[in-house]
Amino acid sequence: MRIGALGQATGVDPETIRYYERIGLLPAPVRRANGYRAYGPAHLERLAFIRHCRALDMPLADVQRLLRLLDHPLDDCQDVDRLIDTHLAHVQGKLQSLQTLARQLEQLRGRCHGQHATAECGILHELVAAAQGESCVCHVDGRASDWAMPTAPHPRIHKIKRVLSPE
Amino acid sequence: MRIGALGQATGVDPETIRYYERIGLLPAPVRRANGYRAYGPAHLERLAFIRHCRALDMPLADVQRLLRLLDHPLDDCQDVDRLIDTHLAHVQGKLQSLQTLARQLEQLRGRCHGQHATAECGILHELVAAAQGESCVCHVDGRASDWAMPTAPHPRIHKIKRVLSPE
DNA sequence: TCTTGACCCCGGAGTGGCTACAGGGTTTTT
DNA sequence: AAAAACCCTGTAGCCACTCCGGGGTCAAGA
Ligand SMILES: [Zn+2]
Ligand SMILES: [Zn+2]
Ligand SMILES: [Zn+2]
Ligand SMILES: [Zn+2]
Repeated sequence: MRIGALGQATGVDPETIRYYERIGLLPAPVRRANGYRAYGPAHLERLAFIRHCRALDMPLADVQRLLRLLDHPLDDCQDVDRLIDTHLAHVQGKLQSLQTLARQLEQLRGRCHGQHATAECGILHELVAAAQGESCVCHVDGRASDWAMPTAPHPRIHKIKRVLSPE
Repeated sequence: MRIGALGQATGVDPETIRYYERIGLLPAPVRRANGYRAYGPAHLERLAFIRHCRALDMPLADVQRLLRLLDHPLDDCQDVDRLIDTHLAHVQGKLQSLQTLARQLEQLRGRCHGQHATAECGILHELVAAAQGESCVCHVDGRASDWAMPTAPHPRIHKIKRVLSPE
């Protein structure tokens, strides 16, 4: 099985497959004489697993941990449960804030119907007013609230070339 | 007003403020004799606007477009409306897929209670089975469906150094 | 006066999870 | 035989920041 066929079978772009190999998520397959990668059924299964986890929006580091746990069948599964719990909590948190967001945007959208000049547009007016007012969550000063900006940054880890450790 | 005070007033990190200036989102302020940036109330207002838009999860390119529209008060506001519509649709789409996701994860979580070896863990079993089966959305072949991976990539635009154009 | 600390400057590299491309080689189809 | 489709490596780009190194500036305290 060459990389294109594996990609077809799993719905994963070949470039992405090579990327997974580069970061150590998918084991490097044997090569044919011409240098082409040759995959077997084990790779297919593993890649399908990865894709399914990604479809559940798990970060690749979590997927890596699950794969490792799969490879050690005698370990306790507590780590699996915790990982899923954490991820689920994360998803639910995002869901909450997205719901708030959608409500705010719908309300904002209602501020303008039809055509005016931008100087009279209710949407722009509301945006400017809200940005100035105190009522908006984005203005509570300090870190006391549990509200976070939708696009939260990632904590930084340093000097990793191979993104995921090899074993 | 120096950069630190502006950051305090708006809740934006000074590094982020410099970043906004670098990409042309916030106009460069005058400098004092020592090279420090000196901001006025106009900057404060603009930055608060930016932050409020970001709190609504708008991409910076959209914020830039809104700022431009604010600066041209005689233009028609149709662009504003379309921009908000598009963004709202985007948010609602993400909300939908997150809801599906949360349901799937909750169901998955229910597969394991208490401790077993990973070889017997219902969660891992389900993940492997789902990845192999045909029932899962992540396996529909081709692009015919309206389902998309949660972390969808952005289309690519080329050779932009200054991320947002200057005017 | 000296030192400590809080600010400020700049440029460059790193984050995740890919995607795109350049510039070559190989295989398959027409 | 030529064209199309596939494969290889390596690098750079996307977003919206964040962090760091290596320096400069300016106040208050010992
Ligand atoms: Zn699946
Ligand atoms: Zn309007
Ligand atoms: Zn706000
Ligand atoms: Zn379990």
